[in-house]
Amino acid sequence: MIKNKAGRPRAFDKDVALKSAMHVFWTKGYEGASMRDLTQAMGINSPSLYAVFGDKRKLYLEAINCYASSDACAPLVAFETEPDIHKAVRAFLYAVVDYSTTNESGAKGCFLSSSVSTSCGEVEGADDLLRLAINDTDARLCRRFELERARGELPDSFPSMERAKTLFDLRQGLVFRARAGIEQASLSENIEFSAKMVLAAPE
Amino acid sequence: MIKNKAGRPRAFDKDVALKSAMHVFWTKGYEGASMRDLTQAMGINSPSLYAVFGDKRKLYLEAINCYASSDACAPLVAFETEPDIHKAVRAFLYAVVDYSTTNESGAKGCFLSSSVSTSCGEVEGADDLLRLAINDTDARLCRRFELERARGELPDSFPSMERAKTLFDLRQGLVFRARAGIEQASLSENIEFSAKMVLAAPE
DNA sequence: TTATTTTTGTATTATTCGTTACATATAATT
DNA sequence: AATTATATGTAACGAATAATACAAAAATAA
Repeated sequence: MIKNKAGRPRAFDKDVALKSAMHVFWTKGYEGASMRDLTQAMGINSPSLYAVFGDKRKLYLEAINCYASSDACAPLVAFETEPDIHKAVRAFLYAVVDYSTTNESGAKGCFLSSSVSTSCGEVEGADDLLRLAINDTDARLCRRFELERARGELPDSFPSMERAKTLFDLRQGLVFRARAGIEQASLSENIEFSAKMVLAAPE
Repeated sequence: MIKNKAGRPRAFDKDVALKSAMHVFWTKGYEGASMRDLTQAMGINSPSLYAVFGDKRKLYLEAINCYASSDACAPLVAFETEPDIHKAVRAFLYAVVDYSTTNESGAKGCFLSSSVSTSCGEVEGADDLLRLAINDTDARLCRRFELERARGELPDSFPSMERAKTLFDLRQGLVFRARAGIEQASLSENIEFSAKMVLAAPE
């Protein structure tokens, strides 16, 4: 049974509701998502929402954290678990294309790119979470490159952090195109080349 | 003197007002920008706005076109005018960093990335303009690569469209980071490597 | 100047926004 | 079963939203 922080039962699952809210924000943006949109998607009434999440802004910040540790995380997990580094880079990019074009909720692109980045100057605290997500992703990508360098799979001169950022930047192009409605097949065309480029030995 | 379409004088310059509106949308997004924000920044009253632009949505669509043919265009112009292709790629990326971090209005990032991409599912017509802008940019980058290939500056096997898209995708990474508040110096660090990578001969 | 047409400014429209009282319903504890 | 504490649902709050009606002002044409 679902419990609240006092150990009492609650009629709805906070995490499930949060995920629903996240998809509304993802699709409509912070300002575009009305409380009515949110409560409707979450299947609760506004007093319950305010009791559990505080207000719209706090709900939004929680949604950002939720996204960063689930959807946005999936490509990273693919990247980290695939043993072969060349395949891992490709897996990362394919996973990005996948979740930015086919989402259960119909949301396209990336929540961070198309919703949070719009609001990050207006919603207090959003910019910090955004930078945190960016730096975390850079760092996780870099860590794997460093590991492969240590294992001898990548040359000693391999600039791990630069390539990590490059890989992340290429990701941004993909999610942006996905948001604009460009179809999955078209997005996937360039991935093989991108992957090769990211791993190319420095001249 | 400024004239309207009937040849009569008008108290404000439509293009100047449109540019002001564009910066408001850029900063606050479509939903986040209130008519009060807009009229205030444009220096006009709402009846004038509605008389000249129709409504908020039409003003927004005009703002997108305005952006596509000015701010977003500047890096392309730099790319097309620099004679040396290696310098041209670098000039493109540096110009992107420049306009996405230092803007007269204080707007960060890219209007298309951080405002239009959010609204493109909600504001009718925005997604078409967004795809148009993407395809146009891809095409213009590609055209230059093709030109250099014909001139012998790039190998015959150079995949112009793929690299054009790659360059554009790298751009997206830069403007996203800029929007998140990452400073110019940090963004510029990776440009030399990115430029080299885009122009590297295919293996 | 006078008459006519267009633009501007004030003020207001109905609607929707985020948020919250308050009363009912539900579940755990005594 | 009675009590207590929490969650829910209805309904409403003031404020802000996009969009207009209407009258004053400005500018051209006669």
